[in-house]
Amino acid sequence: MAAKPYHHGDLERALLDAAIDVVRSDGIAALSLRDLTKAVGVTPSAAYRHFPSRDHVIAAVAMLSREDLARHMLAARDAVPARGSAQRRSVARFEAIGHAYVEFAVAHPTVFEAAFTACPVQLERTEDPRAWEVLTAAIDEMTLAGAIPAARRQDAPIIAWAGVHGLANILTGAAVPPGIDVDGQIAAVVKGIYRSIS
Amino acid sequence: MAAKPYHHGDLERALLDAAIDVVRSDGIAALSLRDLTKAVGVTPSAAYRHFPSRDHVIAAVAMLSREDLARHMLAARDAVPARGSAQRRSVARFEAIGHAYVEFAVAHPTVFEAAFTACPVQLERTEDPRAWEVLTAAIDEMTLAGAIPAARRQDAPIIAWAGVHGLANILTGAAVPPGIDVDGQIAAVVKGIYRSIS
DNA sequence: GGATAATGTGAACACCGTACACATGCGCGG
DNA sequence: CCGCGCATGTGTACGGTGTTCACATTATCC
Repeated sequence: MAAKPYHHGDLERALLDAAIDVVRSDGIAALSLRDLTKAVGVTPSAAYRHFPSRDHVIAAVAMLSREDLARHMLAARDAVPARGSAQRRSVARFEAIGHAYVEFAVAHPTVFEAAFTACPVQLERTEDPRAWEVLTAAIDEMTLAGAIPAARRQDAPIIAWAGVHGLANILTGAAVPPGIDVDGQIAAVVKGIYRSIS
Repeated sequence: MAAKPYHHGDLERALLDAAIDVVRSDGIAALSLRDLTKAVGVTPSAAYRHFPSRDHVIAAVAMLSREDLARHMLAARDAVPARGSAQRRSVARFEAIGHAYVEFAVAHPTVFEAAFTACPVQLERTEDPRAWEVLTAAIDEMTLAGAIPAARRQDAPIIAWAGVHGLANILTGAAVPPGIDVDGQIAAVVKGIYRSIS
């Protein structure tokens, strides 16, 4: 069993896994370096061999969360059946992405919060999927398929991004309006987005 | 000068003022009870005579920040000139509200963040203006003036709210897309919102 | 195999939120 | 006018936090 080797093997990965668990169950605010290192079975100071500060591990789990969200969007997009005209299909794929974005936030509010937490530390970007690019790609697809006029193409990304991001924040936040029907709101906003860019 | 009276007079108000200053300059995360009480010239424990916990202070400044935002929206709405048809005027007032929402967030990002911070403590609502109601009132105004069809009235609030709230979050957050022209983005989103509900 | 870099330990510091017993002074009933 | 009660502020303490630094241990490479 090797009992307890002095060196952990892959402490960085283990700390990030533990951090993701904490975020999933208790939110990003509950993330404590001492808890993380204790969960992994290591001394608090050991974390500093892999992360310069707590903010850096927060930034790391934020990036992982964003990638998680982007993967959900891609999966939803690729799950729409390849039926109908290219135009209708491009719209269906776009709307699937929008639904996935908000549904991910509703299903995993703490992860979504962590994904867009404002952290003082900035990490260099990775090669992994990013929500923004998934969205713009879907809009390009619609433009090519003739589902939206070329004149709207420029403003479409920010309009779509703002709509789904705003709804996600509203539905996961404390300032949720008196409306209750979550799925209805999502459908209304996604439809509204398409109407405003088409 | 009365030197230092044992009793402060209005500690609660003084603490909240100090808290708002901290939020304005360093964000809600930097808010510390010890700093607040030190700034006011009082012992840390004194704060607990007025707030059950730090979270309650945060909830209070969050509410104040939301009221601040709502006041900006009202001011912008009431500043639009009373010219043109009632229909055009209702649209102008609506768009002014949208612009004010996002511009407030861009101008005071830390206050905006504080306004919608997810805090575990919930405060009972006050009589003060709330952004949601300002927005729905503007939409009702447009409906009555015939600026938007009655069929769209039901979904209009969530669509508008999601759009401006999302854009505000995007422009103030770390995950800002490569686009730079802030005013252009605001105009595009506000116009897009009106297009999608009209 | 021995130097050297990488990694984990232990103790310490400063700070934080919070609790509790105590000091102080305002305001109201006599 | 007095004095008592209650609201308010003080002092001290506890447990928890991020972070640092000297030191111990192990992996790696010449």
